[in-house]
Formats: sequence, structure tokens, C-alpha cells
Amino acid sequence: MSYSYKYARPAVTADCVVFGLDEEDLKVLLIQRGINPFKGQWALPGGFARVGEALEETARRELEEETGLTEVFLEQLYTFSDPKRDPREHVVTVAYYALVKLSDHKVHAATDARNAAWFGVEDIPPLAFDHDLILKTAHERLRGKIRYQPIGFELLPQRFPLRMLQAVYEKILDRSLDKRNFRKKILGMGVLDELEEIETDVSHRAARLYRFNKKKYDRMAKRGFNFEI
Amino acid sequence: MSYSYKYARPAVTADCVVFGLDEEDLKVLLIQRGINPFKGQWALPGGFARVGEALEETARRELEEETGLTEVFLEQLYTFSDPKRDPREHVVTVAYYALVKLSDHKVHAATDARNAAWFGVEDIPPLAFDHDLILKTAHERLRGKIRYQPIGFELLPQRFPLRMLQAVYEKILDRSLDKRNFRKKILGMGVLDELEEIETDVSHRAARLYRFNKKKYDRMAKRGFNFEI
DNA sequence: ACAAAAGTGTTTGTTGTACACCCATGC
DNA sequence: GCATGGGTGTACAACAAACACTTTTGT
Repeated sequence: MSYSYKYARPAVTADCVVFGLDEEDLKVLLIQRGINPFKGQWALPGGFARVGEALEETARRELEEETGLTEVFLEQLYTFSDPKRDPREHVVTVAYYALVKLSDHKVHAATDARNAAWFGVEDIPPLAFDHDLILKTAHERLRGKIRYQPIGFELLPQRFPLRMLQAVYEKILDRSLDKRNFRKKILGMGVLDELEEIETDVSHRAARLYRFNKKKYDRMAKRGFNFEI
Repeated sequence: MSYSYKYARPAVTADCVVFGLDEEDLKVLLIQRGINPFKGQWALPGGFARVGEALEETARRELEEETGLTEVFLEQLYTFSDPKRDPREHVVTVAYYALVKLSDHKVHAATDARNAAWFGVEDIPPLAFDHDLILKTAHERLRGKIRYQPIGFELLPQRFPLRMLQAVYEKILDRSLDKRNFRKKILGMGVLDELEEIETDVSHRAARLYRFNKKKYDRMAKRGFNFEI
């Protein structure tokens, strides 16, 4: 069985750059390719589009199949279409980036896909295809976007101490921030709910926990409020 | 002759949202479709990708074929892949937006394509496919991007008075700006060359002309300078 | 002389930035 | 009692915003 078209068509794929954050680093999820080309090399999770499926669905489906991840924050990044980016033939790939709460998802990735692993963004092995370029583009987008969109929360558990939120920004922007100014600014925005809870299992004074209030943010955004760190 | 593939493939197209600015309005270039589907309706210029051609090339090629425009500022916007966006079959389109200096290009569009025309962004006829959505997305992108990237100059002739630059911002951001503050800010950035020339053929005091100095801007940007209006 | 737009500074309020200490808790 | 991070305020500088009049030129 095969499919015929009057004119030649490029193949279409979706690839995902999945970011997670742990105690040390900003991390990216890679899979080891089981087939040629680039068999055995590390690559971004992704795969071929099915007809009748929007590309975001393709990205989510492949992500689940290859890494077990579901229900992650996912946003389109850029479409890469250099005809030589795949040695086999012209393959257009629509790249997405995802942000996951590593605390929730660490387990899944390990169970569902033995050949998936997290790598520190500063310590990435050579990647298949043009995936270095895609990764670099995603990293730049993340750095740019985190400053004026409230996406940093996607990397944290729902309840988090301010220290962790500050660490998200410091790790992604790659510079240190002043604790007092950071708190003043983020609390001043009024998009965080102060919870009654405090941290547990820490070997020092426990910090108060906060939660991002998306509804409040959406209401404020509609009225012209601009999130910005 | 036809082309066969083991798995079904969506078709791939590139579409362009071409913005221009005249004395009155921000305008968009549309073409009237000569064939079905949507024959006779207005649509964004664009067409099918060729294998071996990067999609930006597709966009530029179709733009020239359909409207006569060449060497415009062109940047990828977003990829639209809803399987129902084309009634015939699943067509993934990679959308671009272009900025043109209407003063230079007005003529070409008229000669090379009788069925191309400029429409004010607030006065767009019903468009084919999901082109309204693409246009809306492009307009939002333009509004967002012009504030922190020096792309407004792409809509002006090389030499322009500050009044015209201010008008670019006012028309795209859709609000009025204070003349003194605007001049202070843009001149303070040091990315404009003050020319010896002044306007001609105006029925009032002629303004000094300026030119955007891209080299200076690039150098400053590399050192962390952020353009922002 | 009139119409049209060019060109120009100052004041005020707001926001960003820099900076250091005491407190609570677990070990 | 010590180590670790939690939590807090102030002063100064930089930037944004509001605002009005004189000058130049063409008709």
C-alpha cells in the first residue's frame, strides 16, 4: 500500500525540546535513536505527522510514545525546512518546546522509555539531524520568553517557596537576582496566592509556599497588565 | 507522472502576510484567487512547497510570482496545521510576515499582478481558508515585535523624517505618542544617523531626514543593548 | 499674515537597583 | 550554638510621562 500525489511532497515531522529543572540545572530530555539514520545517537523526541492530525497532536503523541510524558506545557517554537537537514530526503519539522515539572515526571520518563534521559543544557552530546540548532533556538526562546510570560511556573510543582521560583529565573537567565527585589516584584504583581502551608523536610527554617493564580493573571492580562521580571 | 510514499503525507504550503504603510493606514496585500477552492475570494499570497526548497524560499518565490515583490523583509510567523483548514485535504501551511516600503513597491504590485490589492487592516474582506486567523496572528506579532525590535524601519524609505517614524509606531500600536518623548528616546538610542538632507515638496517647514544605522544597532545589540519603544 | 509642522526642556512620579541584618529552624 | 536559608526596608539613580511654546517655511 502506498500513497500517490501529483507533485512531490516533503515529509512532515514534529520534534519537541522538553525542558525540566532540577536542583542543579536546566535539563533537556533526549532519546537515543533505535534506527537509522543516526542510530544510537541522541536526538529530540519527535516523529512523522499523520494526515488528519494537527502538529501539536503529533508532538504530544510522539512525546508520550517515546518518553511517557503527557499533559505538559507545549508551545510551537519554529519550523525548520532546510532540505538537507535530513540526509534521506526533504523533511520539514515543526518544532515545539515543552516545560515539565521534573518533580512529578521524573519517574515516568525512566519507566516508559529506557532510552530517554535528561541532560544538562550545558552538557549536551552531539545530536542527530539539526537538533543542536533546534535546541539552541528553543533555549533562546525560553530565555527570552520567561521574562515577560508567566511560564516559569510550569517548571515548578504547584506549591513552591519563592526561593525555588527565583532559582528558576536564575538558572534560565543565567545570572543571579537580588532576593529582596525579586520578592518585592513578584509579590507586587499579585498573581501569587500565599498559602497557609510551609515547606517540610528541610534542614533549616521552612519557607512559606505560594501558588500561581492563573485566573487572576488572565484577568489582569486582559486589562493590559504585563508580567515582567 | 506521480509521486508515491509509503505513508500518507499532508501537503505543505507557505503563505505571506505582507504589511505596508501609507499616509493613512497599515495595509495588507491580498490576492484574488483565480481557482477553486474559494475562487474569486481574497486570500494571502502563497503556494505549495517544492521538494528541495526551504520554506522561506517558497514564500519568496510565491510572493514574487503572485505580486511581483522581491527582497522584502520576511520572517517566519507560525505554522498552521489544523487538518480542516483546507477543504480539499490536510494542508500544513508555514506562514510568514513581510514588511515592505510601500513608497518603493506600490508600482510593482500593480503591474505584475492585476489581481493583487492593498487593504487597510481594519477593512479586510472575508478571506479564504483560515487566512483571517493567520492575518490576525501576524498583526498581533507585528504589534508585539515592533516595540522591542527595530523592524519599523522596514516600512519606511531609507531616509525619513522622525514624524514618519512616529507615525509608524502610532499606526501599528494604535495609540498616539508624545512627540518630545518619542524623539528623546529614539535619538537617545543612537541608532539613527542624522543626515544633512531635509524633506522636499512639503507645504510647510521641511524636517531633517534620518537613516537607520543597522551596523551600529547590531554592534550595540551584541553588547546587550535592548531596543525598546 | 496665516497655516502647518518642526523643534526644543523641565518637572514630577514611578520603577529599578544596590545593599545588610536579624530571625526561625533543624541538627 | 551553629549553619542554613527566611524574611524584611531604605536611599539613590534612572527612566517614563505629562506638558506648551517658539521657529521655520510655504502659500
